[in-house]
Amino acid sequence: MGLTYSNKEKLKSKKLIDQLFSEGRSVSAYPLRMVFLKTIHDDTNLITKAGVSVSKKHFKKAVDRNRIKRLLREVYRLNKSAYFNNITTQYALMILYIGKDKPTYVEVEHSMNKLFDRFVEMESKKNS
RNA sequence: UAAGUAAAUCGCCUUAUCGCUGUCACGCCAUUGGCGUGAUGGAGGAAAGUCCGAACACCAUAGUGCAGUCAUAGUGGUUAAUGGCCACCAGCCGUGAGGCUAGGAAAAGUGCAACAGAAAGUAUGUACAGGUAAUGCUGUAGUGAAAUCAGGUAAACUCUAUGAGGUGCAAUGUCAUGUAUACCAACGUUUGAGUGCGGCACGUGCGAUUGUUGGAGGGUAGGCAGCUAGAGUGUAUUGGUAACAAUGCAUCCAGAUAAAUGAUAAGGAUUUUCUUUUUAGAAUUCUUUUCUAAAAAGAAAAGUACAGAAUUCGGCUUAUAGAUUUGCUUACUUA
Repeated sequence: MGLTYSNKEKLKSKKLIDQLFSEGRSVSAYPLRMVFLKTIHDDTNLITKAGVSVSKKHFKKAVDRNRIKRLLREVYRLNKSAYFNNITTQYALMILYIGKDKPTYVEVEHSMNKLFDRFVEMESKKNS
């Protein structure tokens, strides 16, 4: 798993997203919140399929939403290998930005690391 | 030089590393297709609001008249079209350059009108004068923009003229996994309900039900088309006061779909502030010092707006840090 985030790794299926929100569990580290669900992808090499989302309620301008989503994607791309390379189960993820202010790159990176720490902890506990 | 006014243009840049997405070429795996490598494209002047006008698509629709609803409203031109744009006229505002205009009709009717005034539409009081059989019957004074004489107002109803089907690319077309299955065919199964032949039984045919296969329908997930070469862009010439048009040459310039066009680092540009130096002017009794303006150098921090394509065009409206250019006006200075 490299530093890529190509089309395949994006969560695109409407069905899967609906399922994720209705059945998935969540973990949060303000201003981020992640909904996740164990699934089986068609491609066995793939570990995760991930999407990002920003509330239209808090950010009315499309420019702001785009900016935040790009940051989230970028941080996910650069940091995911550290956490998900050791995992064999397949997941569908959706990362939500629930804050109300525009973040910087460093802030997002910091809180996403925190988020993933909690996620890994939660899952290892459950498995053991 | 300052202030103003009109119009036009630009609206951060470069490099490195790591990524996203379209297209093309090659290679590999290979059924559609997938992967890799390389090359090359990848947000705006408003992409925004969705306010007008079109293209395109589907639905509706015999023709005509009347009524209603909505829109438009000087004249001429321009355009695919418009309620846009251009020119001119008129009115109003401004010293001026210029700006603004919802600029058809008040003798079809209805309504409305501050203050003043007796009275503003159901009119008619006072004083004086005139007049009559009698009466506000007549005149003057007084109020007001306007007094039995009418006027103003149609971003009040109204009238006149002209125009107008509806819904929007989540339109629409097409391929179709899976699931359930109206229907048809073949084969098989069964307590075989029911039923034809027959007086009855046997027998035999049809056959509810159920299973398999095939056909056909339906159209969900999803894919493809629509989907970007167009009333295109740049430039030159010609015609026209102009909007705009014609012709020649050159050119291809985003197509995503939980939605690409980014992130990080370094450097630069620009604006603001401060310091120093120089020059000019002013204040002060002189050196000094202080203030103002300009230029150069340095430093520091802060700022670099508004804002993100979603079928495509032509407009309008609104938002916008900062920068540039041109025409003109007014004031001042110098010659």
